[in-house]
Amino acid sequence: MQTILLVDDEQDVLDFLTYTIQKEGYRVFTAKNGKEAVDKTIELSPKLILMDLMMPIMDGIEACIAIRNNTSISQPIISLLTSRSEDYSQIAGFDAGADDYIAKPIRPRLLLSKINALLRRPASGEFQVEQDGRLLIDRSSYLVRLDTKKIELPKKEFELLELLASRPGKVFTRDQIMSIVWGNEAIVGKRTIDVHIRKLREKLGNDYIRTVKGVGYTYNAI
Amino acid sequence: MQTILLVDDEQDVLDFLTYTIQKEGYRVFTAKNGKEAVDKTIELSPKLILMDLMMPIMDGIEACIAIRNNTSISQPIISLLTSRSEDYSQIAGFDAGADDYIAKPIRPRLLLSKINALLRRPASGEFQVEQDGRLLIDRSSYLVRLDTKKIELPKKEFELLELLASRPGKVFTRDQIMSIVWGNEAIVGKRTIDVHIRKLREKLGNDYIRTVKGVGYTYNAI
DNA sequence: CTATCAGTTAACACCGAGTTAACACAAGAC
DNA sequence: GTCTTGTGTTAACTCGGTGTTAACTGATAG
Repeated sequence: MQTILLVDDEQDVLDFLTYTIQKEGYRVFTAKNGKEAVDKTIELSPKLILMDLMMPIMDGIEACIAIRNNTSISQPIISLLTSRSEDYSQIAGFDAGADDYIAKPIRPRLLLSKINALLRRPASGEFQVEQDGRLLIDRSSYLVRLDTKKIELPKKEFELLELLASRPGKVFTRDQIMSIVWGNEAIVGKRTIDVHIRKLREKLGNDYIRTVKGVGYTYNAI
Repeated sequence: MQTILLVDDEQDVLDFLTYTIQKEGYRVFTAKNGKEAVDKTIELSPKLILMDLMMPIMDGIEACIAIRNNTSISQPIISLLTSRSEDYSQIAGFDAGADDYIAKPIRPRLLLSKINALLRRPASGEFQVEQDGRLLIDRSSYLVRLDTKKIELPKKEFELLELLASRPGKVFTRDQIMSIVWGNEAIVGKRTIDVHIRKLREKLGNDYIRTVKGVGYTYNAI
């Protein structure tokens, strides 16, 4: 059973979220401001923190920084709750070391799925990295390192590489690639995937992506 | 009549999909969360599971893992449904052993064609590797290894070998081979199968595929 | 002996993938 | 604001391999 810490200054919100999340089978604790949040984090070592941005005494950003700077704490996943308008502060949130943000008002189902997704990914504020052989993929910064050379990839190219590299050796069909990277709605020409593959090969070298004719593409762990 | 298990926590979605898929002539069962999905999979042995990613109690990924880890279940084909908008938890899906991934929203007709395509293939395999003697067939990477030598086969040749090797010793008639590998619609000449068999024998050696005159071909486990 | 079924070979049509250039469009710079 | 840059996509063309056919050869059973 995983521990989640909820932080918000409104009791109503806390009650509602506690009810929703407990029903899913998590252990829930609460705090009413940033200061309390830091204390309870030290005390309880939660796996995940859902924290409002605007709070008295110490706001979400400050608490986030405080937690990230305290190396003796086992680092939780931190997700900030923001109201839709204040998108400006989201950026500050990531700078402070937050992993994710969730816009309020929150729909329970969406919240739960986000929580499940967040808890599935490896803890700590650091990003998920995929490495094999000489290629290193950094999801959080859209960066790829080949040996020691940094490569910046545009979004689509990155997503394509990310997909292929997620299961080295597995062949993804064009259909699968299309629905995952582009989605079903998007209607794009048949050559679009090829062109993106080509750009990747241009930047990475030809050895990484193998074509399986009539089937699809696969990432080659060298 | 093939059995399909639908898993989603929204009744609306279940109703709609059930209607759509039943009309096409499949037997449809439903479940409302991952836990139920696992139970019903054990109970009903569906050929295919279409499962939402985000669900209360047990989400699609967990259910997928649970099903794959239970070796006593006859392994179904698993396809995950999720809205493409955000998170790349889709990748976790492939790691969990899902065979395919279908992005929502999806048009009924497209869904049906995907279902038909999935059901045409022999049941799952992500991890399923066929080995006997010195020959190893890897469905997920479309690769065949003979001893340690990698052999890349074109699509049709691979599918033909895959079919024969799926039931070593069983004799497949020409008609069966034709309808499974080529599909019922395709009308091809009588020598086509022979030629493909020949190419396989050329690449693998003559010992693996045995001709049963007047009947068909069989794969010889040496 | 002959009809039938399978093996073999070469030739070939076509489709799928590679490649390149050009374009629309958005984001960012100034 | 305008200009620049870069991304994502399309279009047109090339290329090669795959899948198929045809025609011939070989094997086997009745």
